[in-house]
Amino acid sequence: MVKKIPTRKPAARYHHGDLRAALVRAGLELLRKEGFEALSLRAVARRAGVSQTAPYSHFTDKNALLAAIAAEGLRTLGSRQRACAALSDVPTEQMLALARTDVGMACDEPALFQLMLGPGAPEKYQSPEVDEAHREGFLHLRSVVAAVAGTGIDAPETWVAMMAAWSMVHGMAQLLTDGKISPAMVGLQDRDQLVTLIIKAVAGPG
Amino acid sequence: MVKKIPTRKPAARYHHGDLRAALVRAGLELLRKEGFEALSLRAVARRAGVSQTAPYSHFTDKNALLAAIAAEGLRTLGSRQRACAALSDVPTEQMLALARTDVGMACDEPALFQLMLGPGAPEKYQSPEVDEAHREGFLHLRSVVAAVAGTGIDAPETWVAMMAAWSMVHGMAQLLTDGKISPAMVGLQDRDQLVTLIIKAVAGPG
DNA sequence: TGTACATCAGTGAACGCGCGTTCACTGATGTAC
DNA sequence: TGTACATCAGTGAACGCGCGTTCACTGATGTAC
Repeated sequence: MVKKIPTRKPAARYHHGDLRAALVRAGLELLRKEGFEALSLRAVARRAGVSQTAPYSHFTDKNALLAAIAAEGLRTLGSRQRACAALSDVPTEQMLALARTDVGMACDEPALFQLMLGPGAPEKYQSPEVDEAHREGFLHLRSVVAAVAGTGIDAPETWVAMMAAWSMVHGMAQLLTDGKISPAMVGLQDRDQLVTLIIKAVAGPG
Repeated sequence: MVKKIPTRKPAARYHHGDLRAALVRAGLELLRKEGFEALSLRAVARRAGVSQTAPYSHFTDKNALLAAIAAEGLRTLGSRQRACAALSDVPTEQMLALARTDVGMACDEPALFQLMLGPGAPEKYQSPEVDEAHREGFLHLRSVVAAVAGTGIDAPETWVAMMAAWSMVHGMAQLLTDGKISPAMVGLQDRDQLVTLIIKAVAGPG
């Protein structure tokens, strides 16, 4: 009787419907709640409410699952970054917004950041999805940096400035996450204020 | 007969002599040769040529051993940093040397850097040794930054500049290690050249 | 519209592995007499 | 100088654990007739 209704309330079905997406979601939750080291294939399956071998129907192995999770995170980050461009017409403002967004997400989701961009991330957890997401972020940053520096998109100065900006943001994210630097050290309340202050201190004259 | 000679050629003795130091050394080697994830208590003992429970005579648990390894690495880094001050009387030169040293060591020993300063390092692997080494590095960087900026040692500007410098260096180290940025991207051969170029690009005017 | 069947998503038991840690022990060393 | 003994660094077997992965399977689904 109830079974006749085809798409309502799946409840506990044998076939999940979209287990792949559910596993990725479970992985993201696990990172958020338990941290990077808790991200095992079995734990993800458990959290998705599915047997520990079910992921093998959707991913060839553990690394493929982690790559999919990383890719999802990178896509989220990318869309937030793109939203920064819409906030202002002034390149330096866009740059600041970009930095705040990156640092903010790194601080709010340190384990996800570790998976996406942490040490060793590039070799493991590789996939076309991940590569594409990385490439997009890279190009976006480069275009904003070029606009700020007023240099050609492919000029050496742009590359150097991009590396500088990227290093800066990456470093701030890491140090803030680990509590090695904090807004309180200079009497500020807010993370965004500190990011803004640091960037302005560096880019102030230029 | 040979046993009468008390201090020569220990060879395979029951008592090691200085197992604690040997374990720390083995850990550093393991990091260098096998990477961060290979750094288990058992692997360290194996490499030191000793039973897997022998470390418990010198360390209360695995984390204590890792903390000792991290502390040793931090001490090495610290002494290299201090050597930078002797290279030049010009603060900006000292600052550059400091950056090159940090980035250089991070690139040459990425796994050790991950242990010392990587994500989550502060909470785990804690010890008075580690704290002391951290504090020294912190103070040293601050004094160099203050000299460069020409500000008081405890002025807010100095703090902000220090955070900026630290973030920059930390970020460069990470991105270079992971190959996300490289000297080749701007046609350079050498890591030190890139570090110098990036820092000068940022600090050029100031 | 009803039925047979191929497909393949998900199951559950089992594998071997390396790990951190415990335990009772052994044997080299240094010290007290 | 020689001997008895306490100390404690290092041993080796064993524990329980969670892991990634394999395997033969089961059962829901959609399609061909």
